[in-house]
Amino acid sequence: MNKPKQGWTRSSPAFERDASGGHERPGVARDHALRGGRSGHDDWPAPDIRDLFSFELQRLAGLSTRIATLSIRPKYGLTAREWRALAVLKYLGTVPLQELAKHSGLLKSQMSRTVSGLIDRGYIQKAANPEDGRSILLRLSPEGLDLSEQVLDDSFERNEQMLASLSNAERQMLVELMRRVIRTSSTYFHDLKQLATPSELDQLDEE
Amino acid sequence: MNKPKQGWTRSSPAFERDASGGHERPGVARDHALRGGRSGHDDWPAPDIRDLFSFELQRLAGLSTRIATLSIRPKYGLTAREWRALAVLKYLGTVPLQELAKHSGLLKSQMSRTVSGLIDRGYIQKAANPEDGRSILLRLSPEGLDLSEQVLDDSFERNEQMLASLSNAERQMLVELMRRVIRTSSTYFHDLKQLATPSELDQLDEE
DNA sequence: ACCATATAGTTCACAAGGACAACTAAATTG
DNA sequence: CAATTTAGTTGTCCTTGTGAACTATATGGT
Repeated sequence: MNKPKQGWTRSSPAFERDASGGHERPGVARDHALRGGRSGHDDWPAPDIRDLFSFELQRLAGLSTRIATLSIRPKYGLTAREWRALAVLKYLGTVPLQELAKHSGLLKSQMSRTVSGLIDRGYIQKAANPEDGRSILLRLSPEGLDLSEQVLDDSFERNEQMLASLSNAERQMLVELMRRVIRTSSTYFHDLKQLATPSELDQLDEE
Repeated sequence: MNKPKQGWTRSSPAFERDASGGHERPGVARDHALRGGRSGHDDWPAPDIRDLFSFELQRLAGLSTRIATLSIRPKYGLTAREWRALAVLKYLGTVPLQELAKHSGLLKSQMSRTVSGLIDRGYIQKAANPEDGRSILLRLSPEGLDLSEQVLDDSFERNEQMLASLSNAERQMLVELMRRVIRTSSTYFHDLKQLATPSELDQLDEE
């Protein structure tokens, strides 16, 4: 299947490389970025995916994940999720699973598995919640606390590298802007979700 | 396994909810964020994962993915990867697979699969490269072009919602900062990679 | 007290994402 | 022309993401 022989799949003549299939924008400097959202007077060439905030976001997030995996996995034997669970638990202290999940941006089902792996390895301790028999309470073990501190240090170092080209003011600006976008997006997400499935109220709260 | 009965797994007495396992920071306003990287004089409580750029980044990226999936999947029957491939191909015009992969931030193996699905559905056309018998040339079919334009419009709308709380200047600032971080991080990633596996030179170039 | 319903957590199943090695066929190099 | 690269395809494995079923414990209303 899909074996090219001569011409294009689905008719069309043989073709020279990059002779512009008609839809293309060669050397335009794209520094303008993000106008509100394709509003009125376009003297600009049609916006393409590179103008899209979410596209840049995904590329950056992918990079960040690869970097984190590369440094954490071999050194500590933790997946990204696991280390995040540890780090979140570190500041939450002692909480039920559901709350840990929310703060980490995971579904409780994901967190349940993640946590049970960490319990098996002795990084997290688990006890019945005296106030609610359905719930459990989680907290870091001394080993877990230790580990999470080490990994957190490493992570700050990684971030340092990633943000090396920004001034301090710019770093603050960046994170501040991201936090605001998170808040807005979170609301938007819940709205969408509500429309899509009027049932199943939010498991993911993103605070 | 992992059944809590009375006390904590691994000794320790029964425990009241959130009585602070010792490591915790209650109501501190965290607006300071991101100092360089745990530098000198800390009057601040120890930085935790919430101060980490990459943490916020992952939360935001996760949100963005969920939002995109929610809107694109049911409406167009495309996965995130597929639509990204279409959109990137839209501005690249006519290119070999490897190049499409680079610009999309995917491995060629991933792109190969993605593309072949899109060819089967008639959104992408494929032809032999007259200049190189190993390579293939890809471009959008008319249907693909059409589809990519629709999805792109939707995506701008989504972005609009996500960024609603930012001014235009702030949006520009955000994307600009992200681009710079991408560049820096990309370099950093390649360095790390080189150290880890001196072999297998970069498949992923991130431009 | 009793039933219906909601909630916490666990588990299962499946689709998608990511990484990587093996393989084919076509360049390229010496 | 043999040895080595390179483009693309495939197979495999593991992690994520998502939803749904299931158990056991609350909770609210009558």
